[in-house]
Amino acid sequence: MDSPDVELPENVELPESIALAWGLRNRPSRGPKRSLSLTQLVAAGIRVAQAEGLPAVSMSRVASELGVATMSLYRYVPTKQDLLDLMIDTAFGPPAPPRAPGEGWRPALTRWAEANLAALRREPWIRHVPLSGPPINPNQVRWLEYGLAALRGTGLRGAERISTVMLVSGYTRSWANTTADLAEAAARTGQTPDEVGQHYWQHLARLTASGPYPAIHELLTEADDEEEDYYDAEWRFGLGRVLDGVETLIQARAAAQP
Amino acid sequence: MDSPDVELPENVELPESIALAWGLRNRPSRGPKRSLSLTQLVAAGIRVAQAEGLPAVSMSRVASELGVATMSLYRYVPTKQDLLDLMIDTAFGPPAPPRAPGEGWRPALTRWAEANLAALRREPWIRHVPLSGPPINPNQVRWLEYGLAALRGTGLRGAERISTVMLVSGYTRSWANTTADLAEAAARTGQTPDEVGQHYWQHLARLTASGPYPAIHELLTEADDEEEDYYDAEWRFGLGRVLDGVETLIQARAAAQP
DNA sequence: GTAATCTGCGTATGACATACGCTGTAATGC
DNA sequence: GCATTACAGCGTATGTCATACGCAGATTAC
Repeated sequence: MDSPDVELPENVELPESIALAWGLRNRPSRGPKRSLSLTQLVAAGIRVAQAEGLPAVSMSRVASELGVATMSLYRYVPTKQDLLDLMIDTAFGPPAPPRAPGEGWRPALTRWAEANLAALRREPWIRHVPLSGPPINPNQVRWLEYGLAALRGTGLRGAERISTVMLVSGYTRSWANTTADLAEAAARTGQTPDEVGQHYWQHLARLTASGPYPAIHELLTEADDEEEDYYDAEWRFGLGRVLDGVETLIQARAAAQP
Repeated sequence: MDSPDVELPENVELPESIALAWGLRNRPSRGPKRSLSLTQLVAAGIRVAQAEGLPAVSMSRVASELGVATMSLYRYVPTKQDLLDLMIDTAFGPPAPPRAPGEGWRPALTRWAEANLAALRREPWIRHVPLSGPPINPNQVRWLEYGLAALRGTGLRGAERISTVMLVSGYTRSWANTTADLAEAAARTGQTPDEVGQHYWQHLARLTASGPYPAIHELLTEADDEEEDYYDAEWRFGLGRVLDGVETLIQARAAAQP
């Protein structure tokens, strides 16, 4: 195994939030036994988020879900943001199966992206949580591992591989957010997502009617083909652009060394 | 001009937030004269955000900046979110000059993305504001126009053009957010951004030391070339992947019709 | 057995967005 | 010109929220 060759700081001090997420925080050895576990807190937070959306996830609401007093939660997590981070990591769950032997990098990375999208769609509240930084919690790291594994042997350098994974991940998140916002606006106004989209175009048409917006006007006059799977097509378009761009580089690398 | 051919609903009811942003809300004709303008409110909000970050932008803080009472602000904007939306649109400013005659789509879109990135870097507080939906406010629409204009004549369909613009925009925003978070973490902990990044890798190495993470281990063992412009290279890598992917499609389109 | 540490929780604090209503100002209609 | 209408500014108030603090009791270590 390579890791002994890594300049591995066994004594690296982990920030409390990370130690908490990985179960590395010191367990208390004195005092009364805890009535709850961190897992229960996280599960309760997720239940509230799923049922009532992220704005409902207050410390008091989660405590109520568990039948304890609000301030008890602070015995388990230092801040609410820590709880949210744990909720996200748990809600994401473990990643889809990694790239199989004989499976190309592109199908593997596509599967990875689609599983990522599925998780985000399953838990639309995730998009409202402020991001805490690069992937570091247990499931995040597992997802990162499998994303990187899809790119092994492609000739991409390490920095390029992680940039690629972050690029795909960023696109997936962006797309999931946009469609979730659309669905939420529809639910809030009693419309369908298509109707919400149509209203956007109508507003845009009205606002740009009298100004110098030739490219937008051209866009608005083009046939709006109402294909059934417009959203699926758009998802595939964007992912395809990203993966085509990666493929271009991989092929250029392969051609540069015969 | 094409717009008369658009099924243009002149009587489309604009939501109040949009009407406000475009100066289309009815002006009051009775009552005392206003002591402030909406522009002044927005400018005050931006000043506070720039000086103290987004968490400081409360209605009372902005009112204090203007020397008025908190509740006065609600005579000008219905909600705080409306003020934040206006602040973003104003802070973004007008877009960079559009694609010039003879300028290719790729250099034009690259310039567009880089101007977009510059705006986001100039105003790092923007990333913390919850997004309100697709581009609809005045400057947003101008940016959209110029992004679309860069892609005219490429053979991409309308839906593909706007998807491309959103793809580039999403990547730019994602990248700007990541680097801004890094810079902020550095400032908060008295480190350099490189030091913050190193700590992340150290944490990752520690946490994955004893688990099945071969792809991450491989990544950690690769030469970490400390090139001066690592961040610039990473930005260019990601944008290049996206634009290569777009270029692949444009060339395939051109080849499909001789 | 004593000291130390922890759990659960009640009380409290400061901050925040915004509802409500009062007084005074300015425009409109008759 | 006056009454009515609508608005501006702002003081007061409300409910919600994250979290600090401290108390009493439970549990462990020495």
